[in-house]
Amino acid sequence: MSLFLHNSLTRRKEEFIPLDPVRVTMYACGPTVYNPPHIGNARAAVVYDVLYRVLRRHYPNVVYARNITDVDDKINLAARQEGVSIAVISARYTEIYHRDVAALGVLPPVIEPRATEHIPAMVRMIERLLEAGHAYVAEGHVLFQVSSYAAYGALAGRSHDEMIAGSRVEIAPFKRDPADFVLWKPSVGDQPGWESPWSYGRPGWHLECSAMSEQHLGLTIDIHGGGNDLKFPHHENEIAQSTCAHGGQVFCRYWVHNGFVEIDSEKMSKSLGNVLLVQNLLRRFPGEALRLALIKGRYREPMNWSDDLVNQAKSQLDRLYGALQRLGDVVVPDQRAPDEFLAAMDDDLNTPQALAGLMGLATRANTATDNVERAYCKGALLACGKELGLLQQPPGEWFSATRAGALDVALVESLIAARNAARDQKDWVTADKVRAEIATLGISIQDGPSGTQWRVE
RNA sequence: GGCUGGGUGGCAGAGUGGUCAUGCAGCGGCCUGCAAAGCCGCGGACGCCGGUUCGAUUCCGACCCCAGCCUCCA
Repeated sequence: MSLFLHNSLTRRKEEFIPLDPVRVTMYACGPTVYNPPHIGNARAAVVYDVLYRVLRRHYPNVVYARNITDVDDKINLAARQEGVSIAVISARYTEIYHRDVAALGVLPPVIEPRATEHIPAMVRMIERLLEAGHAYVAEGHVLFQVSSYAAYGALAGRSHDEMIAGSRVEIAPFKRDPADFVLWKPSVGDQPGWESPWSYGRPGWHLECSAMSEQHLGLTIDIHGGGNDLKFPHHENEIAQSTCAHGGQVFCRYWVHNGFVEIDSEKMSKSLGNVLLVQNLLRRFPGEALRLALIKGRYREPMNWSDDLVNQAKSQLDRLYGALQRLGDVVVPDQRAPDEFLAAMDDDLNTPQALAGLMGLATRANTATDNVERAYCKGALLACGKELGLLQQPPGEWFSATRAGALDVALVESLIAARNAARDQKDWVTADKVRAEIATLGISIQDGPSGTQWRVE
């Protein structure tokens, strides 16, 4: 079974054939660490996490790099406002990012390069671009000369003139062409900076990713991912820089872009005041429900975020974990997910279709009577869940997890015991009274052949 | 204005030239002391207008609408 991915560069779905099947390389644009991640940042992290999991199924060695941008003017601003160094700001928000994204079941990448640790590599790359005539120095800046790279605009699908026509870029006087972009810029005052042949300064944003991916993944990488908004100018500029610094060698073979999370059909942004931080959502919903909500649709489409969406995801997980709970008594060895499920995942990460298969397995499990069938269903559910980054906790933990945190499990269980004692006496009045009391704790219960199960509502 | 990508039932969201997506919600039944969960079943959809076709939600064209990018941005 082959993997197919939609390549933004060709705007077509293509079979994925890695350059080197024993070392598959993927780079995804990570966070700029100046504030806590919002659900849109989380979507990107989850999407490339799912892709990483799929790749690992196909290939033994997947080198997945997700960077931390820790030198940036927004970080500088935050540092100045608090009167601390940029290292303090970036360390704080890197930690929060790791924590939030882990709560959504995102695996750590193989490599997590930080921009500040790659300044020499960036300087060397700029030197190569200057030598090759693709860049020029002006007033302490180094700029990439867009006119020196004929294929510029291929990813964005626009010509040089079209870019200038619609441009709202402030045209700096030292630019030879309005489309030229900064590789290095001088730092003044308390701005962080590094010595370079051109000025005491700092790298341009686009350059960071080019240099880090080159250093860790090589000249040509298989897959580069990022949010749809990064297509232009960020990724377009990366292509220009890397290709020109590599003497024309292809920079990236498959470009993957995820759609945006929207609120009320509008982009999330600070100016609209509708930014949903992951840490705030985690206070109200389980991380796993957030993850499922993020992969209920296809990764390329924009998604409209709402409480209802997450609640639907949570109900769906209740159903899946309910099925697993009923299979608690069967033991299964590790097994493969069903072919149908894998085929959907391999079809450009068709998670909705894969999820349909997963739900079908739950129904099959709930109707299964013999233990061979039940064991198959359990193994298949867990295998599918693993590929999606779901269903990896014991069902009991899922059902007893509380958003607020504190839950007196002993109290719940003593009440259930009291109710069952009353039921044994056929004292329905007392039994119902106890059940009402349990309900006030936010707990619902289900009587079954194997006893009484309970869950947090 | 230019460039991407979309418009599917109450909601979310796949897919297909003619037969079931799937989940959530709703309705009916089974089960249950009663519930809940589970099971069985039901209803309802393909933006608008043309065209191709025996037949189009699916292919083609026009139109309308939505989102993103063109500026920092996942």
